[in-house]
Amino acid sequence: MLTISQLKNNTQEVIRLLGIKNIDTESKINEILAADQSRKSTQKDHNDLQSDLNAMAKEIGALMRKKEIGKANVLKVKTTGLKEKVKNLQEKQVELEDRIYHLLIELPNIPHPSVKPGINENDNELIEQHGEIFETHALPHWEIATKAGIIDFEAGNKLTGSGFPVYVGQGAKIQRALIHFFLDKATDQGYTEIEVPVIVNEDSAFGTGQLPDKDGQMYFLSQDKLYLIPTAEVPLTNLYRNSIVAQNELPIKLCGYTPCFRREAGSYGKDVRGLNRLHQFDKVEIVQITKPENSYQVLEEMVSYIANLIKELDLPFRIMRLCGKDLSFTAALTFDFEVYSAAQKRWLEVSSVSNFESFQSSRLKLRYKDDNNKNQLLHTLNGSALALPRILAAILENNQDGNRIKIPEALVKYTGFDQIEI
RNA sequence: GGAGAGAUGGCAGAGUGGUCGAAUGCGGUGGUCUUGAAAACCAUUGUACCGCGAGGUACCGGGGGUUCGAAUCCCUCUCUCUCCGCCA
Repeated sequence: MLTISQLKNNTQEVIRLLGIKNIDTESKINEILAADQSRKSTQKDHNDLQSDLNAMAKEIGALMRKKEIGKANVLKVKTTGLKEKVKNLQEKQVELEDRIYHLLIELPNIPHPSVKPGINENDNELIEQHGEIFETHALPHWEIATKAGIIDFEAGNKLTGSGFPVYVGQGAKIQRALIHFFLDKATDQGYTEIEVPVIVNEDSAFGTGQLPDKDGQMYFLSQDKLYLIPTAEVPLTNLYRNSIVAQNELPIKLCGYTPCFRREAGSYGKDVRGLNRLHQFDKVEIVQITKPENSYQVLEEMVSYIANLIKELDLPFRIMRLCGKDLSFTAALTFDFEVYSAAQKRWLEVSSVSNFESFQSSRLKLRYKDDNNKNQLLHTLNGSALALPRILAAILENNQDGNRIKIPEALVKYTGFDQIEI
């Protein structure tokens, strides 16, 4: 969440930048600042009175020890009225803090200055494009995969419902190969591989900003009040919830493979055909925690890391900078990676890399000690590296060659085969 | 699922109504000593908010209560551990 000092120091600029996300926050921010003023004065009154009360309690204690019960009793009577006042002030203070907090967590992150306004995803800005896009009579991946017998969509329907495919034989192996390949690459790049729970508690879901914003998008286990993770970002980043890390531990670089679970309520049509949009899918995620002054350089690094990953798989792709409207609640700047899917003739998002600046760390209370030994919020970043289903879809659609599908060379040592016969 | 025990500072671990933001040990930081290091010794070492500052307030798992005063007593919730049962 944003901090009061962010709002106070730059009120007009913050309002303007949030406008780029296409929301008007002026009245809300003014309300927060006014409530904070009143909180401060309430707190001062409250603290002063409490201080008086504490002093009297001490005095009573001293009198009791000297057995001057009479004097003590006189003082006791005097505290009664004060106690009432303190209680009222305390209640008022808590009420104000509560109100400020609830207003604050409803504000999305401030977009980076490079973010353009835009109305929808068509306004996302093309940054780079790689690889060749060619005309082809390739079959869409759901047809070719079914024909080759490597994905059984029907079986998934039977077991669970739509959006839960079953991978068979070479299909299952290619999944495992991709996970292995992505983890090896990330490890080579200095990310520490972590295996985490795929079910998290409410605090964790709140820490990275999924709650309260995306409540309905997560699977919820009501018996235990736990959430299935929509991305490894949640457990990986929450490892550092409520901590103060030493400077020499920075930057923190983590990666992890997890299945991801998303309800995808409201999705329909061609968007959800085949592997395009699933309720359960596999993903390797990379996470970095950095000092504020380094985070944008780190974002660049992560972008080029992911670009190289897709290049190694020989897939045509492009990098988009999200416009304000398309930017998530929590992100300050996001680059999406989209691979071209030859048969569907469309771009499929396979990765999203974001800098959250201090938006997550303020919720997470994730800090470090700066050179002056003061605690400062860190910056958090993460990116998919990569999400499997659409990568597989693109491989199946782009690499069709007669009655076989060619496995990208970099993957062969992981799959153990270099083609899938149809 | 049944029975019991517990939750205190980075860690370990005292503390059962006032002098406790909290002993002690370990760890961390700074220093003395040393050619350097170790050891030893000395000092320092939690977080958040309010205040220009002096300083103040809160926090001993969370919430509520009793009391002039709560880490300490009461209620409640959560979590952890041990034993039994079940089990990859």
